[in-house]
Amino acid sequence: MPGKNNSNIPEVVVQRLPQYVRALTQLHNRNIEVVSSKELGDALGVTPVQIRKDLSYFGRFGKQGRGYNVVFLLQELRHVLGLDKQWTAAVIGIGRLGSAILSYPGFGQEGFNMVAAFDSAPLGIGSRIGELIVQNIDELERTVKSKAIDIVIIAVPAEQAQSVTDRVVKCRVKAILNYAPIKVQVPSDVRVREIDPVLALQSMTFHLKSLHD
Amino acid sequence: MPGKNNSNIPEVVVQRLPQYVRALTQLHNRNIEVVSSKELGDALGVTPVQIRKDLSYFGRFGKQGRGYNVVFLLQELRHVLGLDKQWTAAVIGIGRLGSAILSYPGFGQEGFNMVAAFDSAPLGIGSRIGELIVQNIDELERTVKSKAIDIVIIAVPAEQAQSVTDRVVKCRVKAILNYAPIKVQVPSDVRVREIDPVLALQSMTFHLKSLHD
DNA sequence: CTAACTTTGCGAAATTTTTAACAATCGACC
DNA sequence: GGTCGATTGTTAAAAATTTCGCAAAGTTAG
Repeated sequence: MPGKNNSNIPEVVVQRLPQYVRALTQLHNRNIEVVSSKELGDALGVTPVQIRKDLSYFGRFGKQGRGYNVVFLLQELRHVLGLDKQWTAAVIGIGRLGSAILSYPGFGQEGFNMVAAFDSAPLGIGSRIGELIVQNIDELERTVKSKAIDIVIIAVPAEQAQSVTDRVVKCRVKAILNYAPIKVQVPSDVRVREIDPVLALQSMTFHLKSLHD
Repeated sequence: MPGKNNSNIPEVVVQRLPQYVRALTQLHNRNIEVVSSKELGDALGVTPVQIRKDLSYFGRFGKQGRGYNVVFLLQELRHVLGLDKQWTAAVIGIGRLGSAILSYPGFGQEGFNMVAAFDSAPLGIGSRIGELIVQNIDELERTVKSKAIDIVIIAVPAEQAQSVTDRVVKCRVKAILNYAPIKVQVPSDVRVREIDPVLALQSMTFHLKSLHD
């Protein structure tokens, strides 16, 4: 059953794979050629079994008594995740947050290329951020098509997030990264990931509370 | 068993509570006084049973045939999560990201007060961001104590994240929000939440891939 | 070449999390 | 005050996820 074609892969597993890729990349940069599930697990704070089980959904990549060839496993996982392709992304909402996102080099380094920026405020439209000109949101539909945008990053205020999302969904975009502090509704074939530091903090205070006085 | 004192609450449940708080706050702002688990679930994209089950870990807050009083439930959940307290936070790493974090008004609005900022580069130290003066990282230990810092937000480059974390942990800080693209190791009594947009994107491309030719 | 040791991959067991089912209770209306 | 529809809270079942246990296979050392 190695190299299973597509789905009924648990979503939790898919969400752990990028971490494995990152850890393997670091090992590769340190010229480490072979790694065991034990070592990889230690680096990531997960159990070795977890890693072996996760990998087994996609194939057999290791050697008994030895471990995994770092370069090979990296290649395989990057392929599984589609990280061997280039992806196009657009940012909507070019305020402080949106500008920071556009300027962050980390996306491009990983193959996520920012190819368009949109805003609704006439003030910002036309201004340049890096190599992009901020476009009027009215041009969204046309540009998604012409630039074949795969992913949309939403950085508008909470009040506008749902309506912007609806427009994005209508353009047949299937992946949204949402920085707005609101849970947007989308059809089930559209993936959304939330970036929400306030929620993250709020789930920690539950534990801090009992600690504190 | 209503009003269970403390732990053996599943962590998944704790992480959903802040979302409920947010949705309830929105309902409150719209002057809605009562909400059913069905309605709340629809707003959040979770099932009504999920909500009722989650709430049942902490007490009995609803009325059969009617639903939940929004203000009351909000109050209770905010208390459960410790959101009725003020919390102090410090940011380490005042580059583009760190500055954006310090300037973001969303934290203060929710009771997370930024009370210190640290950097290691002599260039930035002493400069003012909002009402804070950027301090030398050497003053970390002293300041955590003197300002009773509850939460540390890490916004340094990946290479420095682990060593900064180690220092933070030594100061007995029990909650870390990590923006660095690396999984930091901490003792089990320290909570870490990762903010990692690249990982989020990378777990979506898995699904996009099979879609995309 | 053999023995001792290491580590994978996988089926099965254990645990955790979600979902279903339903009695109990509330509110409204007649 | 009795009936009807709505909705909670909880126990039980189902589903999902993690962990265990171990045979098979590779490595190292003598």
